[in-house]
Amino acid sequence: MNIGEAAKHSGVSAKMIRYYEQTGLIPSAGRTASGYRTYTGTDVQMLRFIRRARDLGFQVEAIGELLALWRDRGRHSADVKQLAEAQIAGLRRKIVEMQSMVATLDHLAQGCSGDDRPDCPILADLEGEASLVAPACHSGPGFNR
Amino acid sequence: MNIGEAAKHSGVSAKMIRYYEQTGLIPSAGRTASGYRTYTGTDVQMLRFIRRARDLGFQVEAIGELLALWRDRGRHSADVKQLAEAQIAGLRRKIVEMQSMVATLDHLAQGCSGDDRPDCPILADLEGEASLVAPACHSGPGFNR
DNA sequence: GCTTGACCTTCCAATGATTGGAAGCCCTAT
DNA sequence: ATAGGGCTTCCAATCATTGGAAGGTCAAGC
Repeated sequence: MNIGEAAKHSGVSAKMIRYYEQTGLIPSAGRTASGYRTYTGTDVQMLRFIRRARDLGFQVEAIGELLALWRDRGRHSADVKQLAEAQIAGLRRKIVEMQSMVATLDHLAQGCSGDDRPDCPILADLEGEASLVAPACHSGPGFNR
Repeated sequence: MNIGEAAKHSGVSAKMIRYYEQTGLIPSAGRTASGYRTYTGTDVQMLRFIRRARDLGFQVEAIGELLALWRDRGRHSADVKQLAEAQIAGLRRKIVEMQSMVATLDHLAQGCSGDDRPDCPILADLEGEASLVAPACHSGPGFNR
């Protein structure tokens, strides 16, 4: 099987297969006499493994560790679980961060009339208004500009 | 005020300030006779605007649009609101995606004994097991070791 | 006045994962 | 034999950011 077919069956683009080989994530593929890369069913299984891990948000470095454990028959499932839980923790951290962004933006957007008037709490906040919950405006800082 | 001070007051690194100038996000700063960039209070305010937008996850391109609206006294708040809501929608999409990853991983990790045995549903799933919800296992995995 | 250290300048490179393209070779079918 | 598609390598771009090298400048102390 050549690289195009391997790509089709694994869901990993030919470009990425070459890249993974180049960076050492996967071993060098076999070659035909004319230099074409060849792949076996096992290779495709490995590529699918990579794709699934990638779909779960694992970085390539972590995928390398997962692949090593996958190949290691004497592995401890604790090591796999630890990688998975680190991944979960990382994702949860990002989710919380984004949720906070959404909360702020949503609050600001709801305060925005969204019509043809220029006044907008979103811009006011970005500009550096002291609080998110616009306090009853103290006669203004005086300088407009 | 030179670039280091502007960086300190705005929370945007000097490197990034130069980068933003180079890419046209911000106008070219003034220069002293010897070539040092100089910044005014207004410049710092703009940099803080950028930093806040960045903290809300806006991409630089969107920040450029926000800056343009900020500067446009005749803007329609609807345009600002639209940018904010596109950002909210994008964030929500990513959050949902990540939550789905967490759900899958969490389910798999909970099924993993996490001890010194090699059997691991996480690897089994990555390998391409048919289902995520391990079906009542045919006579059980049986082998301990 | 001169040295020192902290700051500034530009330019180049790397990150991480992926995509795009160009130039050229190979395979297969007509 | 020729056309087309697929393969090869290499180089470049993405996005936002950081790092470093080489060299000029400023302010302070001696």
